Amino acid sequence: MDAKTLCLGALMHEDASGYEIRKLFEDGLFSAIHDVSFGSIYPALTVLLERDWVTCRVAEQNGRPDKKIYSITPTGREAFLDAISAPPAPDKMRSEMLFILSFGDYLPRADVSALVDRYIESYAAKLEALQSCTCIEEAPPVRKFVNDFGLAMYETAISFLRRHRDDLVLQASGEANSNDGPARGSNPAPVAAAGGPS
Amino acid sequence: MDAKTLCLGALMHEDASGYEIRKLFEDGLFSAIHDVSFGSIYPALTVLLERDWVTCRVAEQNGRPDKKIYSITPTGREAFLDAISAPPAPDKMRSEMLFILSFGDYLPRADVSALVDRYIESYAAKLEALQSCTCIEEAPPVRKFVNDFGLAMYETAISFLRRHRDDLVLQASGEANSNDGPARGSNPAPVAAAGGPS
DNA sequence: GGTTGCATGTAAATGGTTACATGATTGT
DNA sequence: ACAATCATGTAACCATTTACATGCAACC
Repeated sequence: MDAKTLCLGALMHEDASGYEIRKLFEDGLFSAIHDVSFGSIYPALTVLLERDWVTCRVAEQNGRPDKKIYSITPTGREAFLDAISAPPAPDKMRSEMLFILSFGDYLPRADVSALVDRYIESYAAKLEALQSCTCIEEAPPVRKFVNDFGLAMYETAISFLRRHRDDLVLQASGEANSNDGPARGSNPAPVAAAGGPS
Repeated sequence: MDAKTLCLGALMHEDASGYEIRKLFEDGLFSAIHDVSFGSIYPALTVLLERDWVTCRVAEQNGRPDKKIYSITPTGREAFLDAISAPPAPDKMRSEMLFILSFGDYLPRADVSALVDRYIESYAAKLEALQSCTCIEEAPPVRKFVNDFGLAMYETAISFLRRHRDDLVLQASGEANSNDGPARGSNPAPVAAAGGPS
């Protein structure tokens, strides 16, 4: 999903400024779904304005910088619904965590241990944020579904990591200096030490 | 994770050609982790070669095109381990599926139904591919961990979708032409029809 | 004869992140 | 005083996807 579609989606839900759209994906309704940065939101909104998919009015605020509040137009709604109706590509899983941990047998035990803990923490934080997000009660039930899906995924991730934490640490290299090779002892030398395998 | 690091990771596991690296992420050991395309693999390998992080030999094959087999060097290993030891950013969840389905109340029932089914199918296909992948048995146990994590996540996703499928379809718009507005009846008018909310 | 698999690569289009620039206000 | 929140925007950099180009072999 590109930033334009993401913005339109946010504006389907309610009028918002660029800043508020980001908050929706950071803390709010869409926090289980995606991340977007300012650097992609603001240019996206400019393009949407040129295409007449959104309109913009400026709201002056006292004590705060002015706000540009965007609203989606009927044409914008059409475009958005077309975009999400297009035949979807299968959802891709992309996890940096998995990639890193899958080389745990080359990292010192302390590193793996810290890594796992940090990942558990970050998932738990996300989970808590999702649970304590009051915004869902006001939203239509479909949005709650999405939130619950996020909850289920984070819970699975956390419980998996907790269950396998000790295993993972045991398989780590056990050396303070990680650059020499994979774990000895518990592993059958996955790759030759330095000269190139076979 | 950029393509260079991904390639190095693959080469930590075994010597491989660009083509084979892609297969590792498509079907093989890393299929639960990430996708990479040829367009990013080949340039990445060129850069790695310039940096002396990998070496390359050409293998002639009869009946098949020549192969360029890459091996990671000691310097490459160091660089790789440095890269994955860097303090990790919290794993981001990014799901196009969730985003699309969260607007199910604007889509016709048949579309939502088909959408959910297709997603279930695609997850199930991934799951089966992971289960039937024999490559894990030969790999060190940490790699099995990653695979199991993938399995757990896909299972959660599938069972969640199955459990909530009917709910989701019920909340859909129910109209053949989706462009008019959100579902009537079951939903309390999430957004005003066209003029802009509040 | 057409498709699939093996095999490498390039180029164009796209699009995103990061960092910078600016500036007021509120809380510590 | 200093950090954080609110608020918008630009530009440089980086990277990726997609499509194109090529070619042989095996299978249906």
